Amino acid sequence: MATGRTHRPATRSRGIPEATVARLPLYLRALTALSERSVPTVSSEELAAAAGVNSAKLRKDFSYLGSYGTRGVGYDVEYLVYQISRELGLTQDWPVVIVGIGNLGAALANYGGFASRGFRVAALIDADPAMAGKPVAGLPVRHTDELESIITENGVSIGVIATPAGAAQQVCDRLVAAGVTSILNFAPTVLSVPEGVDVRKVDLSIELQILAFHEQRKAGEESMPSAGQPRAEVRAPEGGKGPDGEIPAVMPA
Amino acid sequence: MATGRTHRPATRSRGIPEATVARLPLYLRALTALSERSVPTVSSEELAAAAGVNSAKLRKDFSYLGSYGTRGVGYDVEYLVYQISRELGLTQDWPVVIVGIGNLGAALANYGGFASRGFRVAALIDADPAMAGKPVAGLPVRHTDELESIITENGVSIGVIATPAGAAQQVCDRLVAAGVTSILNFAPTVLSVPEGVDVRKVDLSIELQILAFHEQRKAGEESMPSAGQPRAEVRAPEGGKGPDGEIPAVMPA
DNA sequence: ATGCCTTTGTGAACGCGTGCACAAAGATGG
DNA sequence: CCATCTTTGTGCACGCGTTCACAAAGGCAT
Repeated sequence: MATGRTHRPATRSRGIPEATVARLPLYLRALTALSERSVPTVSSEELAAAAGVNSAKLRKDFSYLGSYGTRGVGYDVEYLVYQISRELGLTQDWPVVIVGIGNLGAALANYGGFASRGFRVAALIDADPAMAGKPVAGLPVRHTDELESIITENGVSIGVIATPAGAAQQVCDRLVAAGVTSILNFAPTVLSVPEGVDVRKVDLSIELQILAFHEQRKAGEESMPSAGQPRAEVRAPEGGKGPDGEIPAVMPA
Repeated sequence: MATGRTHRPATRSRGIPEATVARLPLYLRALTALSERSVPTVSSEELAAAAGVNSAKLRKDFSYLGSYGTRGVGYDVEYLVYQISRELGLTQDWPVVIVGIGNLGAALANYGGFASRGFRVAALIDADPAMAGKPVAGLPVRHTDELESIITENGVSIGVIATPAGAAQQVCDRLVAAGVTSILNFAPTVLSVPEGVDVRKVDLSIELQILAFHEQRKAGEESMPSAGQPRAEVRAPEGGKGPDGEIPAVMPA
């Protein structure tokens, strides 16, 4: 096995579907906004609208957490904020390290969303010796040599990888070996990790390509009457990349 | 309707499942790497390993595009790169605007992944007059006033929002009104858009919270024999946010 | 040319997620 | 205390996505 291991055997966590878990932060954000406006209760319909989901889905999601609503009234905002926070594990502090303090890493370090709820940037780590000691977002950048000691001393279990793609797997391996069991990967690479380690990836170019696909579809559909394969003319790939700029298109049949 | 509209009626595009579309960029990346190493052909097994997916899934994904493989041999790397690129619409140039040139916006502008395949940063836009004209990633930052004209003059259909959450919906509305039909949202907000506009979001804090959930589960499970609700002690929420730091936990039954 | 071996392409089964629609539950007013 | 009205919680059905397993297809050696 070279790169990936995408089977998810035990992802389903104690009866809470993964899809629900992914929406809880959304609900929490909407609820926090309501809480700040001192709204006491909210119906599933209202909250669902605020979170951009179906109200039935929201109710079913909440049903996995327990019966926290009051029929005829709705949900107590403060109470629900607390319950979801607890379920997500945000009632405790999660020290996080960011590895790779380039443009993106620095932006992440400065991002307020980190410190806000339960997450604390324990250290910024970069391989460039010239970066060492320089303050970024109020923290001195540490050198990669210190990675293991930082992890163990701070009890870090969540690592953020913002390195170039080439360094990501190596950094990942070191993080895991040092005790990190959750990784948020911003590098455009598939990371290979042992069982028990969670990896989530954020990939700009993948998102853009998905958008481009739909964009192309929209553009192609509106100008075409009913043809099967409408695409006007397609440039053969010839850009910088390949050494031989020849056209590989050999449409078989 | 305040915020969201997440129903997806016509997402399924011309027979290609959305899940497949989301994986095509992954395959493309793996194939490009093979292409650079001048590997002529690749089997579904090898490619699947490189992309971190199941080989059966990969074959089924490719089957939606057509019969591009050769039984007993595998897939022609160059040919497949071309086919996937074409399907994703990467054979044409997509001008993109980035709105909100803060830390994150600047990082995105500097990100190489943009220019690489089919995407070209047409303009960087920020609301701060002090930013106007300042070069970021080799491009002068333009003021928000010019947003509409930039969109129309460059034929921009994809917009990236990297503004603070408070400005995101407003920026989104202006982008859409000016003709943008695909949006990549980095702001932590649910965007409301009219039908026909695609929105994809990248949300750091949501990803972290999902990781925290699983992390909490791992930690709770390994130290507990078989108890039902093991969580040791849970701090009541009392942090900075709310004006009244009172405990909303009133466990009902 | 023939048989073997490898690998694709896909039919079928299964499981997860979603949404409908409704009964149960509680609040509220008379 | 009872009727009514609102809103939750959920049983059920449906569709999408994943995976298995295998037949068909093609290359290759003899």
